[in-house]
Amino acid sequence: MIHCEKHNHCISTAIKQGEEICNEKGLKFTAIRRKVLELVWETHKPAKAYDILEKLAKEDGAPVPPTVYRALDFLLQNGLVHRINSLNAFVGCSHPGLHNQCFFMICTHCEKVTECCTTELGKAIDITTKENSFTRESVSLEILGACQSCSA
Amino acid sequence: MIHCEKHNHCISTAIKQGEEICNEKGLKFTAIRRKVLELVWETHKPAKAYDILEKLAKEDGAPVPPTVYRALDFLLQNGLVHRINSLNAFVGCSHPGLHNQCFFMICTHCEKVTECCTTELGKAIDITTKENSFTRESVSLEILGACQSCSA
DNA sequence: AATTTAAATGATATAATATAACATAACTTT
DNA sequence: AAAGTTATGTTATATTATATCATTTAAATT
Repeated sequence: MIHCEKHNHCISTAIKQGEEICNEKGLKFTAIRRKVLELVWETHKPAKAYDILEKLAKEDGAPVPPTVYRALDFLLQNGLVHRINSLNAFVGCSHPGLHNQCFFMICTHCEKVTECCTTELGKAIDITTKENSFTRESVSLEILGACQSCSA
Repeated sequence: MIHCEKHNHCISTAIKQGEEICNEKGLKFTAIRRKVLELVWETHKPAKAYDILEKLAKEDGAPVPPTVYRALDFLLQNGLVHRINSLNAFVGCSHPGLHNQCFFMICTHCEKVTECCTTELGKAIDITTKENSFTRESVSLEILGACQSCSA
């Protein structure tokens, strides 16, 4: 399962949120940034930077890596996409602006990534860091396995 | 804080554990594998593959990347080291063979990595995956922040 | 012990991922 | 319009990792 039922809706929502967030913060949602966000959202699979680059090339002349990485950095910075460290890839954020502790379940069969943000898990992480007198700055939690469709 | 009080003890313990685990499993703890494990354990900082390669070069002629990556893969496979995905780096496992759900607190100031394996956190992860009908295969949890020494 | 097999290493090349550095353009503020 | 800032263009290169095939070493089998 790579696409959800009405995937166009996912994309248009993501773009709308991009616009809103940039407006709020007085940032520029430039054509490149918009296009890269669209490409990241093309599926619910993590998108590789160089795959985005290729897709971009089919439309926009001859883009180069920094173009894509800059756009991705901007989107990361502003919570519009997440980086999946275990895959060196990027996924759209399902609810940008709402929180900063997001966790990921990554299906190793269909590659779909599901974002989750259970407070329980967040609390457990807080407790553990406190017990170790560790000051948390950011968290990367990636659970690899089989999603419901793929384990059935 | 990069070294613990008696760091030679850490190293020798790690090597001893390497020997034991290989013996148990009928695997070969070859000279290269031993050396790479020693180099990973040189500090409690995550070690980069190419840094290991350089150190290896100072002792062993002219090693090449596959040599290091093969040894690291072997050590990963057998639970002797962990890969820190957010840093593309490797740390020794503090208690190999004892469990498979390890979490990491990574100090962004001194780079020390602390392994933790609180059952609470493991349980919270299990609950979350169950709620999502997700079958867990592996977990990567990396908490970035400041350790006690560095946040004081 | 010699033969066969499997595992590990050597060696070369290249793939995949990411950033540095400097030039130019576009947009903002004054 | 001038100055300053932000974004993009452009070239080069750094960093991380693997594919492939040859050779060696060790283990198992005869």
